Amino acid sequence: MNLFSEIRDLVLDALAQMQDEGALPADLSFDNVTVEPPRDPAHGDMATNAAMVLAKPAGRKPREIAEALAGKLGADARITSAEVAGPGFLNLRLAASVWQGIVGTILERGTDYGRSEMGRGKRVNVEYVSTNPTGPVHVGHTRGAVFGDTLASLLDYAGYEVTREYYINDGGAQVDVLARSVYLRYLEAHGREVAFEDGTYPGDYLVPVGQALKDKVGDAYVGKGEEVWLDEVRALATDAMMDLIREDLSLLGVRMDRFFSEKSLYGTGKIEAAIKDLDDKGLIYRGTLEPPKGKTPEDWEPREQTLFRSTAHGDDVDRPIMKSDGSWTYFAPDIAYHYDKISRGYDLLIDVFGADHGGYVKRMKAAVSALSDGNVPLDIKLTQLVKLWKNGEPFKMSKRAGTFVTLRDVVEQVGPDVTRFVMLTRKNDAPLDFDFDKVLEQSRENPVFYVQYAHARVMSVLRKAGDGGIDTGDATLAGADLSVLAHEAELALARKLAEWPRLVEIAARSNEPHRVALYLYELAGEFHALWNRGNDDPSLRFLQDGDAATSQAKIALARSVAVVISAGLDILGVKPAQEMR
RNA sequence: GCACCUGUAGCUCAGCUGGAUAGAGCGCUGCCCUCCGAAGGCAGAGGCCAUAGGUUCGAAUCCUAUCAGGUGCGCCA
Repeated sequence: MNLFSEIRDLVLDALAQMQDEGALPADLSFDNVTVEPPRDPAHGDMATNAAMVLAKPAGRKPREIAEALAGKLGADARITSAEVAGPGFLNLRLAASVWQGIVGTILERGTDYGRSEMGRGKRVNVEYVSTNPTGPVHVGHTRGAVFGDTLASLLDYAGYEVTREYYINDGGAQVDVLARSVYLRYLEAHGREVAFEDGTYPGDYLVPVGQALKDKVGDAYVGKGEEVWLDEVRALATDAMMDLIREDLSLLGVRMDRFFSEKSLYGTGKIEAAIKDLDDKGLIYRGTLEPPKGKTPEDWEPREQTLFRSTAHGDDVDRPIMKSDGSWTYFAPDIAYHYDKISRGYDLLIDVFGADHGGYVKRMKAAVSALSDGNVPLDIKLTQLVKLWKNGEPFKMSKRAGTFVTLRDVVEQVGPDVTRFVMLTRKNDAPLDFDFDKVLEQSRENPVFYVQYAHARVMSVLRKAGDGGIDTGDATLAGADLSVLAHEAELALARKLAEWPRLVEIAARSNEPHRVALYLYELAGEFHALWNRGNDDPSLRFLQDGDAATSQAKIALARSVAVVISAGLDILGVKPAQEMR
């Protein structure tokens, strides 16, 4: 359904014909031949670089090849002109009926119009959020949550079979700290004075957990050492925190397919099995690391450790997997976790980390490369910081000052739709400004509003048409005589709609969901532009008084814009607006 | 010191994984609503794509070096 790949196939057929006729060598590779929209619309609807790419290997001049190719393509009914331009571009113009046909296709296929077969038969695992289960989801994790969730939806739309996964870090020291914090709240529930020291978590959200513990065990643990209660309190506390986190995520519309517990890797032989796999490959050894140059820690002492030879798979230094007391470092269960993911048969793994974990990327890729013998690619996407603004100034967060901003705080103020969309208006690895005032503003400056407004306008047109007795069912609209959509402004909008399936594939290939948000903004821009033309030129309005047939064709165009916006917003996890208030 | 990310208009950022004369929003300048689709619209000015080399038909995009900012760097996850 991707018009661009259809035309590319047409170009490749023509090239193959030229091979048969001896005009091109038989052993030519066409991999680099592209068909894409030219930056300048004056150059036509599509341009192919075929002649330039093939000139050298074919030993012919680019313009010669282009001329011959133009002759062949001109025979196709869809192509109205094929002109050689510049250094050897072949600029193609497509018949208006092709663009009008796009509208019909959209109305027939609905929001599936942009679905791709690109990922057919491929399974991908997207791991995201994965915050420590020690408290509510912090605003800093919101971007990763939205990014990961949207990426998963995008890949699904592109035909992949997607698993959304959350890795619960419930195996390390921080859940012990959590347990001790809950214990303090438990003592408090029994009327004791407590002090939150040693880095314990003072947040109010643990008060009910302490109370719950009291309700469950009474005063059984009061005055007892932690060897008595730690295990139980830890389990109770992490369960409570995961409930809290799930709740927070659901506020944003984020739902996981699977939660994977780090703890489940301990005492089950899973870590040992993963390390053994590396050991069998000769990648585990005892050794001593060099201190980092230029920044030797004060207390540096050479120490012999069990190391993973990650340098054999692209890392800069080998990494320790075991502490000197014989327990695992945090890296070991991470290796085992990814070993587990690989063994579940995924064709592609994606991890979404915060940018502060950037130093972790190479070793994780090295581990996956080693464990899968280079067969399972791991793509790690880092999400940069979000800077919050309020009343025109940076909004400082501080636990001490009590301005600890959570995901919930943000969502309750601006809503899930705005939160999600805004988080995706920037590339994942670029910092993002989140301005509480601007994201709610109703102006062109605010992309959320701008896109929603476009959709609402279409809905408004449909309502008005319905009031006027015009049938606006998609099936009826698809059957309208679309050839009346002949004005350049209308065709421009149809061309933009034709880009949608291609955009989906590009975004999915590069794992960049923000492209969807940007595309929707552009599409909305084209739509509003056409709408505005209707101010000066009544013949461009969607509703034509007394002419139901023409109205239906124009409504069909508007409706197909709404369909594509809906499809795009659905990927972003945003509900389209029916009307603006 | 090393690694990764970033550097594009006055500001905030896109730039379709190498294409033609590098785009958008805001801001700036000038026009456009007694009424019909102005929670705006049209037009214009504004760029050595951090710098210097290299690869090639062709580079903001790829490679190398340099500069600037951010992040990270052995028993914290």
